[in-house]
Amino acid sequence: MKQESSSYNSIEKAMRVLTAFSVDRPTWGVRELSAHLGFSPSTVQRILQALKRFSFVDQDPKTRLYRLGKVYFRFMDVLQRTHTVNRAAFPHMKQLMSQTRETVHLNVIDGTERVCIDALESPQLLKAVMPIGSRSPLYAGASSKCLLAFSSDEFIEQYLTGVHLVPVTRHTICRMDALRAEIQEIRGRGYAMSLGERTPGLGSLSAPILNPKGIVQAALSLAVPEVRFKEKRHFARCIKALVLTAEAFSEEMGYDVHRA
Amino acid sequence: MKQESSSYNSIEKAMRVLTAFSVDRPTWGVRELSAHLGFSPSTVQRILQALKRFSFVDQDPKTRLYRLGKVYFRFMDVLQRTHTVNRAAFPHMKQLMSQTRETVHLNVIDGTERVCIDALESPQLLKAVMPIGSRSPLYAGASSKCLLAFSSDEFIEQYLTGVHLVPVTRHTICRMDALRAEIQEIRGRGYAMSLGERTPGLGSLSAPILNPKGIVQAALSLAVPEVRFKEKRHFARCIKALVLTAEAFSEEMGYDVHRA
DNA sequence: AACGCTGTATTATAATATGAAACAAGAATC
DNA sequence: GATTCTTGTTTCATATTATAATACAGCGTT
Repeated sequence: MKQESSSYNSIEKAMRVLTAFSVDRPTWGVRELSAHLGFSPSTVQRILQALKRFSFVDQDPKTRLYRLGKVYFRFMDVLQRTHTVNRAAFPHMKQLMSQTRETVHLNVIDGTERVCIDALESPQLLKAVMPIGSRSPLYAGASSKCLLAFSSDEFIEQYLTGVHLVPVTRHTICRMDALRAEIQEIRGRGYAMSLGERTPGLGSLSAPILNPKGIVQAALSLAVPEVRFKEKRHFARCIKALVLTAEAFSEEMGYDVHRA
Repeated sequence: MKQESSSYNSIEKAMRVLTAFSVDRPTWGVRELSAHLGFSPSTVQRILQALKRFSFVDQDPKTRLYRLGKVYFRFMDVLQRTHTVNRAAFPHMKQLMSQTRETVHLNVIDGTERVCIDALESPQLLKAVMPIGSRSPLYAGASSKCLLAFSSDEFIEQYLTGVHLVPVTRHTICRMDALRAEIQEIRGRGYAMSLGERTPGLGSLSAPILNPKGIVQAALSLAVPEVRFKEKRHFARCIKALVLTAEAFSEEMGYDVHRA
């Protein structure tokens, strides 16, 4: 017996309040937020005050408006120091960065999206940037497609039947048969590539980090400006370095490359 | 009429649950956490399930243990892209890093602690590390003392009357008169320094980023290994670069250096 | 000076959170 | 291999707690 999904308990309301703070809308007043979420102003007010007590939100003493607080830095510290993938990733990311001189980033699946959990920026004057926390749907971009392709078959099927392919740029794959074919190709090839599927002019290469069971844990990726992406020799060198690094990393996580 | 402080509403309980996840204790079972917090297992269970629905926590499908979830990456993205200090800080931090070749970090006050909100690591083989999210009490370390010294007089008084000075290392200032004198000295000098007050062998220099009213918004700091900290010429060069960068940064934030 | 807009405090009412106990499933022990 | 601890999870009557209308207080504009 489940409750109607339109009703939330107070904790869920608190979380809906928190997730309302976005890059596009980083500050809220009580009444605006109340209108936005459909909760009464009193409720929103009480929730915000509770959140403030634990510095999940800050309140500007002058404007009385609310914004995200400073606890998240602590959570990030905990995440980065305890998530096994993250801890182990750094030396590999660093090595890959010095070999390719391109921006290296690490991604995981969160729900139906790819999220960047760590990044090292290229030392070059022209470089791609991939902010920690940035997201994309699982069908757009090399990292996304890589994570999807090396997920379990059940996950892929479940995802593909539920997803609605909306183009992000004019190079985004938005035909289902094309996406299925792409997944097969990525699996066979061992890495994914994309050019401008999410950001025009931005090329990307991505290889999976596999756990002992061969299921993807993360995607190690390079973000490369189009000019350099199209240089054949640099492109080949990037792929080679990426694949070798990802394999070494997977082995470190307990995956046996030769048995697969 | 206020409630007894030992009782929490459900949102506060949820936040106490979240903040229980730390670097020392990154995973919890329901009953352990229940015992730790003094809430009943059912309550903790229900809270964790609600938090899980919004990916504030993840649950290991095998061990059934809980850990922090992936929302925090999103919050960090929002924070880093919307906090005005953070946005403006990057080019200055970068410049300071290339001038000194030492680890640069940016800190703010959270409650009675200093928290690191951004860092750029030194390119050298021997370097100090300052993880984003790391904390220290406001009396230990250059960044802490700098933030404290350039706070408002009311804040300083309130802090000093409430604080209990516990030594973090054997170089931590733990006499109240010494701390008061140090604050005055920092104010006169315009920057703070420390050696091994928080971490043995780690020296630090810190200058304030001031808002138009002359109140500290953040502290820009250098973390320097003791060997290099003791090299007079390098030390002098670091101080000069730090102070100039912090002043330029303050000016960019609207502070008038010459009127102060 | 009056209005409209904030965020905040109050309070009776209704919904929801609570914890004891039962359950299910896995690990450790004998 | 059976027993006995654990563990996470579900249930449910009870009482606490969240709720939304309302009132209030402060600010900026008209």
